[in-house]
Amino acid sequence: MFDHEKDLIRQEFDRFTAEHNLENAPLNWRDLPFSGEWGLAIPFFPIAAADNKRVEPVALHAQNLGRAFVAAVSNIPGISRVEAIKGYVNLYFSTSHLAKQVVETVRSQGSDFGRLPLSGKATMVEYSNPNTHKPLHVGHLRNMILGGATCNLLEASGKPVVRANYIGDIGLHVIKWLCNYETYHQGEQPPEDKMRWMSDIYTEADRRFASEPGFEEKVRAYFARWDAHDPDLLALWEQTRAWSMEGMMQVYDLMGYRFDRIYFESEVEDSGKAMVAELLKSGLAVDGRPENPVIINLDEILGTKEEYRVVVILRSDGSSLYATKEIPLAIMKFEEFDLDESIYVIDVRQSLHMKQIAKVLELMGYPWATRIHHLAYEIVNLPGNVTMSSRDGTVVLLDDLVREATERALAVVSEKNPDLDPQTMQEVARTVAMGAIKYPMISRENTKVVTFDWKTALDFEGQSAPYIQYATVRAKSILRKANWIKIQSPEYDYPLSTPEVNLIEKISKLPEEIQRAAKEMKPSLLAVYAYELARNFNDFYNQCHVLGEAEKVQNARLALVDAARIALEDVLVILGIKAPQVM
RNA sequence: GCCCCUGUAGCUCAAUGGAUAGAGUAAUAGACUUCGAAUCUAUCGGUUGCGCGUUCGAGUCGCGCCGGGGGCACCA
Repeated sequence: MFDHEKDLIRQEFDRFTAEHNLENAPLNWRDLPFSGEWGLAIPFFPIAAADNKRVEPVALHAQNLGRAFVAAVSNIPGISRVEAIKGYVNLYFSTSHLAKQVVETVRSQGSDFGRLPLSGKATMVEYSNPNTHKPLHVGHLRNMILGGATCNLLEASGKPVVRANYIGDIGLHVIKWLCNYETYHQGEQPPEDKMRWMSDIYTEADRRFASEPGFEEKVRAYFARWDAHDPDLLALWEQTRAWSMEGMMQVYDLMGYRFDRIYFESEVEDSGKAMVAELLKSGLAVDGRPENPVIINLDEILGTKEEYRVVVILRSDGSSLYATKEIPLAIMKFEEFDLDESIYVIDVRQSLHMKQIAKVLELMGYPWATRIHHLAYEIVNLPGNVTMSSRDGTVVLLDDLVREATERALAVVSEKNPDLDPQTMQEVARTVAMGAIKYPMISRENTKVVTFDWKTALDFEGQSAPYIQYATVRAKSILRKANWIKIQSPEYDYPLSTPEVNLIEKISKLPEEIQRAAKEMKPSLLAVYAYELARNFNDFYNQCHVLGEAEKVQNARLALVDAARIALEDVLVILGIKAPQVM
């Protein structure tokens, strides 16, 4: 944002270091740590440490060099004051000039503020990855929100993104479902809420499989029919899979996620087996059948020890595994799209497997294998670090969570804002509930376990999405009330208060925050930023009146409110959280 | 045994190697005749698990311990 000012300062700095024979001294930028003060700071410690002529301690030398630098700088446009203190050189912005620049930039760019235009080759992000015929729970939610936000984030940073979803449409869970359906639900048609219906039948099948005598044998018989490509069973599978996909898409619509390319596990099963044959021919894989599976002994091939281990690519009975299908899928991705990078949003427990897959592809000679990246995230646990288990019935279903949160939000909305019409109230409740559910999933670092508890999930106060949404609603409320006033080009040459300065400073940071979060692939950085921005806005709101102030101040603050609103909405869009008009 | 992640306030979490480690929550006391109180203010709360090292400077980097979680041949 302040490249121009930085360039001018850099020129002064280069001149100074040349004079003092310190050409290689590093120039590092920091923010001023003082609230209500806006500008840049340069730590002089590394410069002092690099000075081999120094005879005094580094801290003292840094202070003295800083003082000399301050004395040497000429007037820099945009900088009102320069001082050396405790080894830092602090450069204070002339707020009237730069505040105007920030606010006008934001308002003219609108929803593009902070974004770079798309360029270069695409990145594929595979996320969500649910199974058909099965319920979605909060663990899936973390994947969805993290994956979705990562896509938005990369796009905002200027990278074209292909959103991919790899769906488990075959396997034991599907056979169990089909068996239960034909045995106990023959001919039933799904109601409006397909997801719920499919889930219920699955849960029932799972229960029968575990406890109902004879059911397991029945499922095994279904497996035999499946392997024999029984046309009736295949037809039923196709039909029920379609239902499941419809239900899935309803959920994605509700949650606000979309995909450019959907891969099915069934699509890559045959090519996976063909791939195994090739791997055997090339000598990479070792065939242990009939007693043992087909493996690739990566440690042996690479000469490593207990690092890559052994990857099993085909069962001893010839049936396929995760790895069997993952290999052709990766190839398909790079053949179909000209990808720069292929990102997999998968939980951390699959780290070794991902590492193995990438290594196998590298050994197969695919040059892009090194551009596969596993975006690992930790699982969602219950309080007390208890892992959710469907067997124990402790899994929190997405469906239940959404329903509970929406009800709770509706109760709050109808209390806070009873005059809203029922339909708006419903929409607001849903928007707030969605935000509240998503925020805790994304505000923690990817590598940290999220502890799910109902109290936090249903809490709409404090560090939460509703807090951020509320800030946008307040901003929009002011702008709505001022609707009849046209905002003129703002002038910030009156004495700005601390909250105003802090707010403008925070807004100006959005572009670099987006770049940093994208580079590190950590949407959580933006989630934290969004909260801080909202807090700065609420600070401003509480301490600075807008409407009814002197015309110039009112105009300037209206423009600032508008800029804050834009920045808040921009960052919420990236996080995958909607902002209501009222709440 | 080998590998990965993790340890910060009672609890949940922040903090591009940089100035006095910050929020939320809980507890207590306050602020609605005032652009929306889903908000705000104040108080309370810390040997950043322990030790050694690198560095002008370490919550952050390295090594070693300790505690927690996870992975390591036919689940995904």
